[in-house]
Amino acid sequence: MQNLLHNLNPEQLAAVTLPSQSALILAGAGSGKTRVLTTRIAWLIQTGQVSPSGILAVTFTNKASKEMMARLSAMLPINTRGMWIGTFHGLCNRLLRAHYRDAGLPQTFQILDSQDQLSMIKRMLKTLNVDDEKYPPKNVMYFINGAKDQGLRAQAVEAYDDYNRKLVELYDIYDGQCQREGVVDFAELLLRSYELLSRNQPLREHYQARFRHVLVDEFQDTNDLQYKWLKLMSGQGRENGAAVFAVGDDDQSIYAFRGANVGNMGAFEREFAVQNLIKLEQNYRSHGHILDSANTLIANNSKRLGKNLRTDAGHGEPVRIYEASSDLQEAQWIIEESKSLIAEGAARNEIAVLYRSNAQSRVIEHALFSAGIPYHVYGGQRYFQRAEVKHAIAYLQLMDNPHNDSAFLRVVNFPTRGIGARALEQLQDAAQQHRISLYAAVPYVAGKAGSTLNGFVRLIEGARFESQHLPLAEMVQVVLDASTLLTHYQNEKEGADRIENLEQLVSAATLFVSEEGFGRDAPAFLGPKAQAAGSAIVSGDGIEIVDADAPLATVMSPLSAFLSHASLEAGDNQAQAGQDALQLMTVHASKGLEFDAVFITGLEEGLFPHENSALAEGGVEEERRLMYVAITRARQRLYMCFAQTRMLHGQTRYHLRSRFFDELPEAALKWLSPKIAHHWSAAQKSAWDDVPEAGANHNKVARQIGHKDIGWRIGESVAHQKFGEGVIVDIEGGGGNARAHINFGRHGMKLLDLGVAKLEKLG
DNA sequence: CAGTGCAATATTTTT
DNA sequence: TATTGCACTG
Repeated sequence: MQNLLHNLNPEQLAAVTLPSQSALILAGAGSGKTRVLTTRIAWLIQTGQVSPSGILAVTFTNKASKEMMARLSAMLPINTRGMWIGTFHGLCNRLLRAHYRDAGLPQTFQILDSQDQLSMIKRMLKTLNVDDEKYPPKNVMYFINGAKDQGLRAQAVEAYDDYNRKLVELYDIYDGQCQREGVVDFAELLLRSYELLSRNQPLREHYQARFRHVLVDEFQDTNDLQYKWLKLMSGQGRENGAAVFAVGDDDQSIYAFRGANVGNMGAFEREFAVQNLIKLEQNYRSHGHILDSANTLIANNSKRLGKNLRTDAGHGEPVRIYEASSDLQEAQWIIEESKSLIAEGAARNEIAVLYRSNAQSRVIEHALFSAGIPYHVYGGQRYFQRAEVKHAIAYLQLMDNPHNDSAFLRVVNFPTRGIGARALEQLQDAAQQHRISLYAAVPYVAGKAGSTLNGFVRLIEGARFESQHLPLAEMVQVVLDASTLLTHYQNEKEGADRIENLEQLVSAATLFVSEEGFGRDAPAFLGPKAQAAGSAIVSGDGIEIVDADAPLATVMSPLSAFLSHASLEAGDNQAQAGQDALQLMTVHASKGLEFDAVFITGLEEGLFPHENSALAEGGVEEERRLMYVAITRARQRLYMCFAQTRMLHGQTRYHLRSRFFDELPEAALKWLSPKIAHHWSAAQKSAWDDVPEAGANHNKVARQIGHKDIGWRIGESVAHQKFGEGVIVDIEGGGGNARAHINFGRHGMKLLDLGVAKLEKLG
């Protein structure tokens, strides 16, 4: 135990050893948040305050829950079994599998990923003859997920106009269709288990009595439903409710766009009567100038719980800022700087290049490629999302639950087996008419179409029969063969990679079986019969309790478990550790990571902060938090850059430099290129002098795009009485009639007569 | 039923 | 600029 608490700073120690009451830990970037969380669990167990089965620890990502698990098993001699550690969705899946009956689901219910969900909505809109111009499938999906994320069923959604009433109706129909197919989307996992526990008193009381300590990571990212779920699980408001230990950072809340509600932190403080609010403000990551920049920037946000990071490290290097003439030149500069960092001995994978949106990576990638610098882009296609893997998974899904129409449609004619649009139309009509799944509707289709469809059914049944007693990996192999997927890709010229991916599915199954305890000595899957009692807890009359913490193998078949795994864990999208390559990613993707050197690129009005953020309530504040996250990724070196000209959607755009530059402390900065004139000070003039080549370059470019005869030039910064700062994007006409297209950022693009408009030169 | 071509479209994203 | 979905043709 001495060991456990060793090396914790006073705040961390206080947090770890808090009494069993609800607490809110405001954990700044780089303050040892994960360490506190895991040590808290270890300490609670080691001091005998709680048994492992009394712990519920929730995270958002699989990566975070795995890390927690790994750290815990390193800290504790006992095994981590019995503890509930996982993602919200993973835990809900487990709960619903164990209590599928009470939850009103088939035992083999399957999980739709967002792709499946969208295609299902498209299908639904088509069969209902809904105008998809007026109701774009994506919007319908956002509406449905938005409602579910607030814990609302269709009946509970208030609609004030016809448009929304229609959306509510579609939501209801969608839910009905999911129920018929035996599928649940991500939000449904949460909502269904929430409803299960709120309706079922014995179950609720069972879990409430069981979990004594509930710990939540990244609490600022919880949505309304997750918060309600936590309240229910912890028995909030009850006399002997669990102690909830919520760890989060309101300044790093960057997911409002997908329903996260930072307000949950304040609500938590009130509703859980938090008496212990602990701030972890000691930062172990970044040098002083970097931290000062982060602190000064975030102070511009109004709604904060309040927190200021400090460090014992010295000031370190200043934050270097570079103004490029174009996105190409920006990329070039990043390469030059990286080269000198590497020459100084920096590891390539300790250098990160961050951008606001994915589209920005292309130019940078191109430049890196030309320069021969290895790099890795985060966030590409993930394993289980690849088309060929999804196809194979669809066959497996049909074997486990043939009523999954999404899976059916994905592979009924892939590889092609002569089932075309006509046949499917007939089938869909039959299914619609009898209100059954496509699979079940096959016998209702007559003629040639009927017999080809029946051939497909026999294929699925055959594979199911052939593999029913085989271990999972062999089952996968049977599917690969029976589906003719392998032969299909063998005949395709670009098929080699796909075949490799398909073969990997067999090893993925093997690995899954051994890791998740479905191996040879796994407890027997209880099967439908043994679970006839549904949730056995309910009876409480001697029937053995089937709690959701029973080994996974007892509540679901290996196949069901593997399919859940494929949906819930889309697979790796991280760079391989140790790979010696520059790390390219969006700022969002960088959250939680840290690097010796970080480039924040494209710091321009309209890009970062993004133009769309101006519309959303609190949008700019979220962008500022995003910037805060970006800054706090850096340990020793931080670079920021922006470009005057940028190719965006095939058009050249002119942007002002980001307002965030005006929110940073001058003393921490070093401008490598001239700041726009009206902001110049003696300090920056000398900074300018440090880098004569950059300045020379700047002037050269200005001359190239110049329109010198009328005193104004394209790319020049100007100020207007009413519209504020802008950039001349184009000039038409000449002499006395010259008119200029000027981008005033927030005020949009204006066409002004240069002879009439009173413009002030800024550059 | 497959391949070709045109038009629309375009933050951030985990589960 | 790139992708992606849909309509049309062979």
